Amino acid sequence: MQYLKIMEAISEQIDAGLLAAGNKLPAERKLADSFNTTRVTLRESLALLEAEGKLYREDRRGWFVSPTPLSYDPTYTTNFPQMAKEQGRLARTELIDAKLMPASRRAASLLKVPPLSEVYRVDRLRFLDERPVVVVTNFILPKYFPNLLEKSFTSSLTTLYREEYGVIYSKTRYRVSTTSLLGETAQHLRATAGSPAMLVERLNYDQHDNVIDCDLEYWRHDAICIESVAELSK
Amino acid sequence: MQYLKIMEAISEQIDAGLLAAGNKLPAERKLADSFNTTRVTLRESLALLEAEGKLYREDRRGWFVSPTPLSYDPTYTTNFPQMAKEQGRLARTELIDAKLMPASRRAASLLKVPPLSEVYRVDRLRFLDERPVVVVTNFILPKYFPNLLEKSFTSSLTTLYREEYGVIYSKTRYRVSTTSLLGETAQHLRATAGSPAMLVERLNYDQHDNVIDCDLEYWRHDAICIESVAELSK
DNA sequence: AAGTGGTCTAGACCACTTA
DNA sequence: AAGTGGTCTAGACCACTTG
Repeated sequence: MQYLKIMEAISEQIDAGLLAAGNKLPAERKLADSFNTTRVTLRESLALLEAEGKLYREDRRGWFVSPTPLSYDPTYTTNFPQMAKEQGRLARTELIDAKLMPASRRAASLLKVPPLSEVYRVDRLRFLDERPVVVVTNFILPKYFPNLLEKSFTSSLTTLYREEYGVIYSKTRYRVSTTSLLGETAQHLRATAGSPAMLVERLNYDQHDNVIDCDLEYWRHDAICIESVAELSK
Repeated sequence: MQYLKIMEAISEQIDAGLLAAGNKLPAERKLADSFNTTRVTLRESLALLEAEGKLYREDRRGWFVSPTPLSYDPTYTTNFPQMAKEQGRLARTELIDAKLMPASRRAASLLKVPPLSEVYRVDRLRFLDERPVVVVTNFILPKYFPNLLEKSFTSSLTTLYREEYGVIYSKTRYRVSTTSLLGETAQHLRATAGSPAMLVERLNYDQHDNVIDCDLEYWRHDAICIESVAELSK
């Protein structure tokens, strides 16, 4: 089990600080040579470290050492940049697309509206210290947010909801699972198709307990850990 | 990108119900033949489906179609068998080991006790419909649970805490991240070293807000999704 | 232009599971 | 005993990134 030994060797170098967060690893061919093995086997080790969240890959660019993950509390409403700031990180959001369109099957079922109902769909890409880490897609019920597309998306959606429509997030139902990145989502995150990822789905309620929107968040899985405190019911 | 096409082909067969949950896939060599490719490429497709949680692997036994994941709410105290039952699944727990020992570094830091303090360590393996899905390790502060090892571990720990010591779980701090299975943990789960996994770490408090124990749960990542509702603070 | 990562081939041997 | 999965080798070509 050569690939386990190689994995441990690289792992130790990371833990020892010889390979710092954000650093690029040497070329695969060079690494393979220095471990006296082939690229195939080396890549097995690297994939393992990717699964563990110690390394990440940028498509065609190489392998990098993962920074400390962002601690993400789904029960917090604080917007993304603020959450990052509290943890000493720099965050930035880019608008990919915002439009009115028929709800996808998944979105319709979450929002409990008939399939193909019109909803707003807002796609955004979020960066942590200039690394793209999550693609967020919101499906928003137009009923509560007339003329949403005319608004500016420079501030957070939470802020927009509150200041323009008096809607306040008050409850969220979330779901976390693991998946893999495909197609455009992968491209936005500079990931190779099939990279492991974390999917956070949220269904959000306003202060009157109405469902107002839902969102799908595809995270580079090494970039976050979900962390929260819960009072136990019963 | 042959491996993506193969992945989609298999994926469709699963969605169409041609490959039912729990079914074993044909041998890798046969699959490779039928897709006119090599085992290496085929295995790339299979690994992708594993990352997505549609397939899982049992070490040296082959590839299987994943059943529906268990919905796991960390804010619930209900014990594991009951949680499973509510979702129409059959659960079972096996005791691997229970002993008094010096706290590991990770456990000591979570429990906020000096390194190498004596704590109880209880390792258990949990099955869902006779498939091993999670290895749970509890680190328990002896202070609140004198003579714990003399008790029977046939019922749940929650029940034991309540009935024998009057200790009631009232708050939990949890953390979810992705990782990979190694060593004994992998073996218990019948997994190949390096299989993707989900790690749930919990720090538990009693009714007086004392930390009483912590636990590390290594899940077959296709076997659960974390699902919860949260009232938003502020 | 050179080098790199992404993808793929066509084998091989071994230890283990299964019939 | 046969077949299977786990692991590994030694190449190859292409498209893309980088200097």
